Amino acid sequence: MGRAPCCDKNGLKKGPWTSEEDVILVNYIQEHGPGNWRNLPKNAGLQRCGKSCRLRWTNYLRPDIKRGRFSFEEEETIIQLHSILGNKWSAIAARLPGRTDNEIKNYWNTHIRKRLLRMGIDPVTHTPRLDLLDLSSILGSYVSNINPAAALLNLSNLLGTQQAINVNPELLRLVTTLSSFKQGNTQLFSQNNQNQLCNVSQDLQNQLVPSLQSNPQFQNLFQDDFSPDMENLKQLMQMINTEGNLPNMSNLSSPVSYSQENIVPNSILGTETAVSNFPSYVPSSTSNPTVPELPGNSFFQLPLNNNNVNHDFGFDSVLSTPHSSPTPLNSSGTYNNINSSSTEDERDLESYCSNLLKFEIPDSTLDINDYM
DNA sequence: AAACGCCGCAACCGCCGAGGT
DNA sequence: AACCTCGGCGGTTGCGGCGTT
Repeated sequence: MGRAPCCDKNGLKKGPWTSEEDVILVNYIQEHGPGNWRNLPKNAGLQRCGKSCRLRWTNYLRPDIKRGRFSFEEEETIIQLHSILGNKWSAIAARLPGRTDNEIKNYWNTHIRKRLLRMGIDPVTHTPRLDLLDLSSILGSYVSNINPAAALLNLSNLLGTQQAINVNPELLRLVTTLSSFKQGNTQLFSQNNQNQLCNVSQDLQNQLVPSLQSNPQFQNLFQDDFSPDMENLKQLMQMINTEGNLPNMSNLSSPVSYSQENIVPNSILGTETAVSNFPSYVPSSTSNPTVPELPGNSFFQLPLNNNNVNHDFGFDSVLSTPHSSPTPLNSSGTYNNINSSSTEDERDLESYCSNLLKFEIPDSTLDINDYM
């Protein structure tokens, strides 16, 4: 069924509101209260449609709207909530007193999103971006067994990004496990996470090959002489698990022959460059590394009976403890001057993201039901 | 000083679900 | 059940301000 427009567009004013219109609208709402938006403009004497009045009121004229630059705490909250809720701006706004969904949406699109992108983080999935990886280097170093920790980290980043939209808990578990290699703490890895890696599910395996094959850089390798078929992948996971190290590809049951000059560009024989693309998504605590003890198989999955909500949120976003902000609340800035210091903003955000893999669950912010 | 391009944000648009008749 | 209104939501647009050349 078609729906009639909310108002007759003819003769009604559009575009920016004048101060006179604002006064009329505010005065009317102060006297009669908000609501009945359809009749409001007629009763108030405004040449606007009700929807326009409502938007003007809720997004701009409402007295409880907070103005000024978003504080760092607010940014943290937005990022955390977005990692859980996705683009549910109204739900996010409900957690930020004085901020409107429109304002948060704008701020996300114009500031946070861009900064995350610059940092190599996918703002949708909150995971490192696959397209920033030198995928040849990942596989090349993997095949040539150069710096397996780096190769594994890259592989984990690859997987985490590729499958982030429909996150498989086991996949995330694997990624988390693999990420611990970054710290070079293979002992911890093998002790704490063996079982996790043992549990690589069929789902993961079903995802792994398409993940690799879906990338053009890998497609060549698949087509030529590198064939990480399912059986090899299973064995690979088992070897990683039992040896706590990256196995040589030749140990796989279906020996892989490859020509290294075809697979490994000279430029990537050292993989640290690729690894360094992700400064913020590796555990930052090196003296006492915190390898996550992930909860069960649920992996913080939300109840499935909540529709239209992206339940699959990355470990890297919500399981952190936001550190105290070095940036004081800045409410003195004018509304149109919220981008006063991008470098400071980026420091804040990078600092925040550097904590994302600490896996310290905040006491107050992870009651998922509160977000629903 | 003028032209140009970029960016941020207010506002609009189309759609949806809830609720009333 | 069908139709309609209303409020709300997320995506998108376009304008004005600002910086750069």
